[in-house]
Amino acid sequence: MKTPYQPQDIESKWQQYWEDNKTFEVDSNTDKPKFYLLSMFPYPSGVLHMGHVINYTLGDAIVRYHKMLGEEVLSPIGWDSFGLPAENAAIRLGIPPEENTRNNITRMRVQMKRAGWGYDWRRELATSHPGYYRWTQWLFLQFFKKGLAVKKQAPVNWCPNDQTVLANEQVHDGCCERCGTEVIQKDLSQWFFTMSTMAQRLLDNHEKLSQWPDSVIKMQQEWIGRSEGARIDFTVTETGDKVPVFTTRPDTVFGVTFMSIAPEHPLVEKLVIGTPQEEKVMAEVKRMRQMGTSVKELVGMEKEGVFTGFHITNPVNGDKVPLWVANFALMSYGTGAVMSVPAHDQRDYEFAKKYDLPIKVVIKPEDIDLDPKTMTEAYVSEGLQINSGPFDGKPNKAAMPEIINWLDENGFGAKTINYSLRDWLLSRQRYWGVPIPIIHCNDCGAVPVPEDQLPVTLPKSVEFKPTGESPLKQCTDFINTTCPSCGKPAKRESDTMDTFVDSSWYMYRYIDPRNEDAVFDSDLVNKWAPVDFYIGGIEHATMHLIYSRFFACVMQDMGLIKFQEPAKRLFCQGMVCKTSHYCNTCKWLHETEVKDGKCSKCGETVVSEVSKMSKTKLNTVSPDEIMNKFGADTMRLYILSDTPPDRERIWSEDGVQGAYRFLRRLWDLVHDKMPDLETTKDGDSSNDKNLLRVTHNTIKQATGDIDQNIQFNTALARIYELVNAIKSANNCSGKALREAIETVLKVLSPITPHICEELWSKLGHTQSLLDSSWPKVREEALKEDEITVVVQINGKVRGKLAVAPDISKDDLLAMAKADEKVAPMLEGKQIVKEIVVPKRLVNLVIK
RNA sequence: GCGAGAGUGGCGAAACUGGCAGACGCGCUGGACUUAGGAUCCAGUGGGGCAACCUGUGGGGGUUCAAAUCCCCCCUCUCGCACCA
Repeated sequence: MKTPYQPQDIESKWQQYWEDNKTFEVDSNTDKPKFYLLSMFPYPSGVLHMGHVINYTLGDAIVRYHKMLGEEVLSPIGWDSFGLPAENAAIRLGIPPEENTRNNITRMRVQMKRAGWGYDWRRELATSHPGYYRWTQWLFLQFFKKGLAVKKQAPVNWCPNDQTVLANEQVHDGCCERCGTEVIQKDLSQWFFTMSTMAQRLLDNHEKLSQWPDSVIKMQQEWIGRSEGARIDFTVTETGDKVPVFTTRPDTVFGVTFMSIAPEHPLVEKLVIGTPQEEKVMAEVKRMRQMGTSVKELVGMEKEGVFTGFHITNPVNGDKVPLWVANFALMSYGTGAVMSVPAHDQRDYEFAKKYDLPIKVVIKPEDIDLDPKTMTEAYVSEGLQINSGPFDGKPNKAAMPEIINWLDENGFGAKTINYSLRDWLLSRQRYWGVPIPIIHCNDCGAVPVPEDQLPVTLPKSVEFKPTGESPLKQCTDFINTTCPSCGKPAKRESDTMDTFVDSSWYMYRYIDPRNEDAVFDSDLVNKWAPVDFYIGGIEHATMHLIYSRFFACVMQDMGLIKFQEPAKRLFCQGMVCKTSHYCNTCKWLHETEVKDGKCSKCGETVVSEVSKMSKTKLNTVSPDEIMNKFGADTMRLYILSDTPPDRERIWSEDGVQGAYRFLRRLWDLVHDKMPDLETTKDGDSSNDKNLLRVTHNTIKQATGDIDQNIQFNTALARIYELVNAIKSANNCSGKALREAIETVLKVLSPITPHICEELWSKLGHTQSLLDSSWPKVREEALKEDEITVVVQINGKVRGKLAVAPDISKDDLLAMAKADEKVAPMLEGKQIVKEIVVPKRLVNLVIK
């Protein structure tokens, strides 16, 4: 009996069915081929947004497709639940982070189930759960034992608002990526993972990542920033202090006319203190260090510096050149000191011009001479060495390796490869994170907490006030302890870990989530990992996706895992955007507050633009609202239709409507056709053939689009074609009609599982669609009796021929020439060339 | 500045290895039906033209029988990085 399409009823019914039948629960010990799909886990903010919807719907569709291929599919979900928002909520609202997080997870779990995303919920994990962070601490201790976790004094990025240190990756445009406050520099003793030692390996391993997007690989390469060159050891003329520099242009070493060092360089204070120029230099240094590092400031920033009063001896020629503190020298790159060659480096050139420093040419173009007095910019192209001692007359490019060898032989320096990748600063002066399992003892130093005492549990009663120190520092019960080594009173480390540590290994814990004896069972992890298909946002390209690669390398070295890349295939989904409206007086407006391009509150003209959905821009759409109105299937269908999932998508209310109407039409269509399926009489054979050809073409195209291209928009286009074909199919056999309809339900089911399951069961099936198999293409069904071949004259289409697919070239040509539209155009002309592309076209070139 | 990607109807977009540009959908136009619905069905829909036909994939050149697709130059937009020595 036909009932109207009631998505909510159907959806809760099938969600219950999947739960009751443990459909998404995975047997780790299965013999079936395995497939591990992972969508990046969410931060439990308390409410799903459309970014989650695209991420998890895409993942779920691929999971369901692979289940239908007969694979054992692991699809877990969890919570990246440590982090600042929960702590900020505690400060603002007084809700303890743990409670807040728990409530948020509960709410979001309900939403996720409602969306029909199939997960093995038995494997759910939260990084803030002691059962999880115990092993984060354990891993930290392994890193510590291997010397990969070290504490060192370093200038760090400090957010004055969040009162915490930020990793370089968390600073955007000189501002905190979370709150937007301008970041300042501060010297602190901090824990680091020595990730920079892994730079080359991370770079080399990119070749294993052929199924990652090129853009991500490129970004990582740039981030790791390998450059080849030389270290050259200069000395302070007056004191003999060594000043090593890194340069990619050792061929210009004879042209050094001054040296620039970063304001933070330790040598500055060491040299200048107690000299007459101390006051002036230190004042300048202080000013330079306070200057922002934001893009805007840097671009327009004038090169500035101050002379230290000291000189530097160039080892290669004994030249004595002035030592300057310069704002363009970066402490964080190379050695913090730059050999400055104004003739051949534009920055050095500008600096030299400004402070009237000498310019010495050591590379000249072949045909002309360069005069420092008339040069208007640095000469950075290739040329011949001059004023370069033993290398005069040689082309600079060829001389480069010789110069490096010569530096090495004479003890002046050595070949060096420099990386921009820095060590990973993981200390955070905040409460809501994993406590670093270290005890500081006056006698024994930094002592690791013994493994049998893990986890070091976060205390619950703490005072949440941003003081610049971890709230844990105020918590004496937590802080005061005894040294595990000597037994004397000692203090616990009060900093917690960057949450990126938590997310660097979660993909393995899902495989063995409740193991209390080990971080995980290595055999199981080696069986299921690496992740076959990893889905997440491009914003993680240089953070999470480098950190977790680093972890995998270390864990492989430790023997925990046998591979060194966490994911075989990576897919980055696009952002969900929507038009936002801005009024100069009333600021951001809801769509409903805009009438005819004017603000309905003040009447002013509104500026509208498409931008990423965000709370501040008031252009978000709530998944709950969509599910209430139309159901989860409509939301899922809409989010995967129209736009390829890796591209930015612009939200359209009409598009959602369209998706809903399609499902309703499908519902009606299947019900209407049901009586016809029972007829045993033969239909018209050519009608059957046509319907089945469309059916199998849909299977062929849609399978490729889902499996390889991850293009649900085009897969859906083929499904729509098939639905249209079913709609207009008359006088077909019940068998053919059934095959066509069941194909629609199968191929559509990964996208809109609930309605498909319901219709599938109404067609008499007692098992879930997920227990049926993905349809296979019957090649003979694709064969066409007649195809259209285009006839062109001089490349323009002039006629069309309906022919048998296996027609001979000669016959085809003859038919083309005889075509009623073509023939008259050939009269009196000479055919110069005849091109026949079988099954496609005939092109006649005439004069 | 460096690196990457993109530019196709009113809109989201298709187009295999160079072979009928605009699949599929939204919107729109006209019609049908009606239990008047956020419905359904039929027809049309790149632009110009009554038409035959002409024209059309950011702009300009080129290769080719044939170019959205390949090559060169230019423009615009998006993203990432950025005083990297």
